Amino acid sequence: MASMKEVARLAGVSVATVSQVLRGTKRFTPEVEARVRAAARELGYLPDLRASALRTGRSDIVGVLLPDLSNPYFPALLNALEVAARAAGLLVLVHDSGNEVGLERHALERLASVRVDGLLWVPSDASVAGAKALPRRDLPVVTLDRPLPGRDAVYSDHAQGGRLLARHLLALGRRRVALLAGPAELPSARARRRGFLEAFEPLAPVFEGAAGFTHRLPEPVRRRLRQAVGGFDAVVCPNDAVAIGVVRVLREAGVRVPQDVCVTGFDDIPWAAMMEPPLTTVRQPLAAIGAEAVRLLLERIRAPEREPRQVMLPVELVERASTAPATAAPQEGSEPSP
Amino acid sequence: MASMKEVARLAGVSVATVSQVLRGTKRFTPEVEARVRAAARELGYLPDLRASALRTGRSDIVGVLLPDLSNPYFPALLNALEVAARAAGLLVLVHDSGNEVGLERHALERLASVRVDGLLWVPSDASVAGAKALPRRDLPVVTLDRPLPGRDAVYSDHAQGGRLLARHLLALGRRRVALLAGPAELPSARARRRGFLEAFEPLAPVFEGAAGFTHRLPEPVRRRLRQAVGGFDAVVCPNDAVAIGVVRVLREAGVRVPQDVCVTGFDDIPWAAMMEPPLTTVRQPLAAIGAEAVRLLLERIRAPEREPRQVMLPVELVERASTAPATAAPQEGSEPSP
DNA sequence: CCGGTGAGGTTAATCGATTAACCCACCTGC
DNA sequence: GCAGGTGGGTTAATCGATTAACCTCACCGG
Repeated sequence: MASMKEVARLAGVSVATVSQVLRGTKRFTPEVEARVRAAARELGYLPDLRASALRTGRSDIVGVLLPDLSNPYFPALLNALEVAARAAGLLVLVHDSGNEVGLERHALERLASVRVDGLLWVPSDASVAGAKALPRRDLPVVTLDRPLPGRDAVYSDHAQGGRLLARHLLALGRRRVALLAGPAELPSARARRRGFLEAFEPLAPVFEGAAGFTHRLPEPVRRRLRQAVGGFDAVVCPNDAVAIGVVRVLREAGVRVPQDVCVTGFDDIPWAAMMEPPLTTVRQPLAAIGAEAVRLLLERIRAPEREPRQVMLPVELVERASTAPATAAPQEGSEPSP
Repeated sequence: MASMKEVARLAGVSVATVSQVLRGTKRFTPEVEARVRAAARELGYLPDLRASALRTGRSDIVGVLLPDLSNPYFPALLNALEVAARAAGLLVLVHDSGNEVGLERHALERLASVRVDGLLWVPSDASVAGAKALPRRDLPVVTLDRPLPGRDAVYSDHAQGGRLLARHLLALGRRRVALLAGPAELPSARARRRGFLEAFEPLAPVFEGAAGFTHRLPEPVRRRLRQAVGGFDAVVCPNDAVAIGVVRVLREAGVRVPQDVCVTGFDDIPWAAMMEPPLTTVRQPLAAIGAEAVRLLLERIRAPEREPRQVMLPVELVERASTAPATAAPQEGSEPSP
């Protein structure tokens, strides 16, 4: 692959001249500029970004470190981040930590070693919980979704999302709610629950359960849902994936959604709109999150010492067919679906 | 961020020694080795991979260029690729081309400019069709899904998938099939169709339509499906996303799936198992695709001049509830779902 | 006592670009 | 006629690591 030296030789000038012409940092006679460009074109010259990064200290590459690409929320987030990064002229180095602190620490080192300009990071559950896999202090970092003390962070207003759901269900006349919570160590999951409880007052859930964040519900929760059939008229899930699992369990138990029981999710991943029935959920503003995260990261790169910021973005209730007004009397799950 | 020079100074040796100790390429007295390691640890030294890449010519970074991250198949593929790459000690630079030749060409240049060791590439529709956005000849490339002349390629046996579906439907007694095809310029889509037609002989579809590759069906196809209700007892879709759209249209038209009409997909994206009804589809062996692609890429990097290879991987029929045996008489779409 | 060998380090070139500093010729103004 | 610009290039240091080549002893055998 042709280097600047070869371009310089072909054009009959020094490498300095080539560099300066190509970057437009100095003016030359039209004749020389033309010769340089022609030579570059002829050799198919492409600057070696490793070399310029080495010299200038900027690579225009950012790392994105995610806990689990197989969880549908993260690809959606990744997409948003990639779009925002691309718009800012940045390349994206993705890494999946498998939600494991060990691997995560390793990934952080590796990314620091490539000298990415900065890092967009969704910390693993354990990291959030305190088992710190902290990146070097000198690596600009913006955390997503899960704020970390002393770092810039971008996240949605989870509590508000919880409140919106509570109000929505109340407005529909649903008062016997089963509330499933996500991983207890995640502030986002806790905020969703908190917001819900707050706006649901003075009522309280008929029961609560810990469901994690995937569609594979823990056995206790499945059992609980089946046993309590008829005892609740709505299930509030910590995210969309869980909602999918819940709808499935309810269906199997012969419960109609939304007539007998409403189900709500959180995130508005693409599935939500597409499932049967389409899911009422709270939309996280992914595009805005991506844009904001990149903006914050660039600012932090420019001013490493500035006070860290937390940016909270508004969420939005998306009403779909998985929720509907309560009918006259709460019915038993009587008519099994096909 | 500490450099080797500082480590050398702290340890009281030359940078050469530091390099050699840390890489273990030469032996020193235990005493010196200890001093070097201690110094490195104390300074939190991390080698600058840009610099070593510059010197050694290998960065252990591969590019992954995809047409559209918002299409659910690609995140799934990306995940597989990332896992395989990680297992081989490679970092992944993702880039979304938006399925646009212009952006794609730009991306290829950018990736070549960072001097990635190689590229895993799913060419855009247009690139496949001939509007070439070819990467430089000197950049090792493995194409995925969509073979390109003179390049290494990894893809699934799409034709076989088509055949499996045809046989499956025939075995179920479904003979009046509507066949939807994907983008005509994609060999994969064509192979699926071809395989189906071949194994469906001597029968033929009652009608065909061009549906693209997303769940948003073109209006003509929607209309056609609605008008022809009762005239077909199965719809074969070019991929899972389209199948989702089809199920929805059929439902709205009051058709029961699978009783009245079977629907099949292709890919086995995560949704397939989760939708209502769970989708019968053909599974692409993503993990194997990822592993094979990375293997091929590493080989090509090692031996740039070797004859290009095409690796075709076997697919697998996944039977789920969206297909079922034909009942006695083909019924009209009579019982609208809720 | 001398040449040879090997262990243990160092010197210096190199990868490819960037950029401050410098050099030279020519022009301008007084 | 000369100080002082200025336009148009070049020289050379530098970023951080790698590695071939070399240097210096100590030790060994004859």
